[in-house]
Amino acid sequence: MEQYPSIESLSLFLKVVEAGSFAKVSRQNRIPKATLSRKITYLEEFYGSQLLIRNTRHMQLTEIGREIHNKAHTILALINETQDSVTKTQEKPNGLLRITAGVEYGMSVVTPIVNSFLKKYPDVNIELDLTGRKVDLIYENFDLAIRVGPLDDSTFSMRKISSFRYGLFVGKKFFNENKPITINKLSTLPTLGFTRINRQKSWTIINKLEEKKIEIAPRLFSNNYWTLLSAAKDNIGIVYLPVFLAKKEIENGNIIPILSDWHSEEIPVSIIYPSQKYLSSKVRHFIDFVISQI
Amino acid sequence: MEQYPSIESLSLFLKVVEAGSFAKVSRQNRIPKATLSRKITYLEEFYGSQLLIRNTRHMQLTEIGREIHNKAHTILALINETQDSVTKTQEKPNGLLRITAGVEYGMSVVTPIVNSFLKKYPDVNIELDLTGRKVDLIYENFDLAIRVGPLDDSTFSMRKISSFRYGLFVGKKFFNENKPITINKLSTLPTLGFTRINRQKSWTIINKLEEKKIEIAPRLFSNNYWTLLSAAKDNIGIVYLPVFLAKKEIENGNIIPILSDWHSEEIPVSIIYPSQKYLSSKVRHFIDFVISQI
DNA sequence: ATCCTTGTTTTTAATATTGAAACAAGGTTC
DNA sequence: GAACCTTGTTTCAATATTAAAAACAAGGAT
Repeated sequence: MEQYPSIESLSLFLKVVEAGSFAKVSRQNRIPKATLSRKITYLEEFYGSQLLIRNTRHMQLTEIGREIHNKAHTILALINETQDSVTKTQEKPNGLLRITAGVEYGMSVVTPIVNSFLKKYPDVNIELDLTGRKVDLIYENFDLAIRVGPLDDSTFSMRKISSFRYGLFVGKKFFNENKPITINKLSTLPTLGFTRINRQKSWTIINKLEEKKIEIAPRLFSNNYWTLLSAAKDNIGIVYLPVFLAKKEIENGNIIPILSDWHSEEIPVSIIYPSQKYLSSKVRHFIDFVISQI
Repeated sequence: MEQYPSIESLSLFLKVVEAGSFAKVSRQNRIPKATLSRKITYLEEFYGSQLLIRNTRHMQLTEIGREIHNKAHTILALINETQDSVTKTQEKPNGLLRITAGVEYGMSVVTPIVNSFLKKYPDVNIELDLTGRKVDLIYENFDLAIRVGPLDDSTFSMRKISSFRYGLFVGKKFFNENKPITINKLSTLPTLGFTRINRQKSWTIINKLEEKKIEIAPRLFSNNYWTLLSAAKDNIGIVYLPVFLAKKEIENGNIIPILSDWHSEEIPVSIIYPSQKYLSSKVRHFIDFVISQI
């Protein structure tokens, strides 16, 4: 026994009921009446119940038939909606895509993706706005935002695209002069601190088993991570920052990760975009592109 | 190219997305992973667009995939609803079915149907209330009402089951003594008049082409159609009443239809029942039974 | 009684679907 | 970094489903 009725048979049932005749539907849609008859019979067998009381001259819905007719209507409408939105999406993306993101994540991660996207879709242009402040998507007319950290408002559609952690890093010389660096030794070594609103007084780090709060008294405070990274590179102290920021310098060998078992919580990265019934092709393609790249 | 996606493939897509893995769904549902893979691929081909970015280890929905996942969820829920309501209906009808109807239609038409229904469904008992007054279905706890004439309120589900007309009738002797009876001669002959709220002063009758208002001065007024029918049978005058009331007497030969081109407007007959998500089996079967009998 | 139109059933050929097994590809382990 | 494990895809032969044409049946109308 089949588990589901076929949508085709539901659609034909709808047509027959609306036309009030098999022959009429047969003629109008170039479907052999034999096929129609069989399909409706299958549907009745599937439901184990007559849907249409019919003879050569008249037809009447049964109560069940009536309900299924109603439901079929809604189901078909939904099916068509999916098709519509797919069609809409398949339009070639074009136009200006306005994106906003945080400075750090934007520079390190978004920029290279944007470049690839521009190459892949020659008809889309991008305006990328990297800023620390919180942006009003609608008011400032952005198509989408890439945001780091947990999200609050929910009048928008949002989609997690990635996540990252903070890690501990030092310069090459620092690494050699202080090794081995252990978790207990950490608070005795010089550090570099970030200033968001207040100055960082401690780092909360975790490993697989436990959480530790490390008190710090930084040699340098800055509200700019690259400044801190630069200081670390110059062997001034230990820095604690998002891994993606240090990636390039690690590859160069200028910066060395330490205590790599220890890190921050996972920090989610999401794309946010105004929710609309039909999302524009450029936005959709950008989201898919980001997901496929990450 | 197929016109619709199969519901089965939508369902499998749902399962795969929710499980986050083909293999998991394959194991849990005893579906060969080959089948799963093919079905999802078909779905993607159907929509002409990738739904699931996947490799051996990870999977991610595309934006389209995400939308289709949402819609598929709703569609499947609807499909299940149809199945539920069919199942519910297929329960063997039983219990007390309370019906109210007008006196004339009730006695002439409903009664024989009720009898057949009782024979067909031995586990259903019926309470039939025939009354001229307008009944409050909910308050008086009726399962359904059979009403004649156009309907006003719409807090109920209603369904047209039939229609009838008024016709002109006379007794045998009257027929022979006055023939031929023509439309123009009509107002000169003795008549019988119905009293609903006011006394009938005229009959409005139509044929295929025109409408005529016949002024009448009845020999007898009554608010009971059987009284009038009886008087007609006794050759006192012409009566104008619903055809179904005269049916038996016509078959006996006691009453003869005259001017059969002329009749009233079509008067609809409907079943009315409180709208519920799941209509009880006894009500459903009764409605279907009435429809099949009429 | 005959004819016309409608819905159903049968038949046969074409088409689609199925699961097993071989295959390919990421990731992990030692 | 080589061997292994798990996962998703493809291939292939057997099986099942589907479709249209034609014969059939049945209700109304002439």
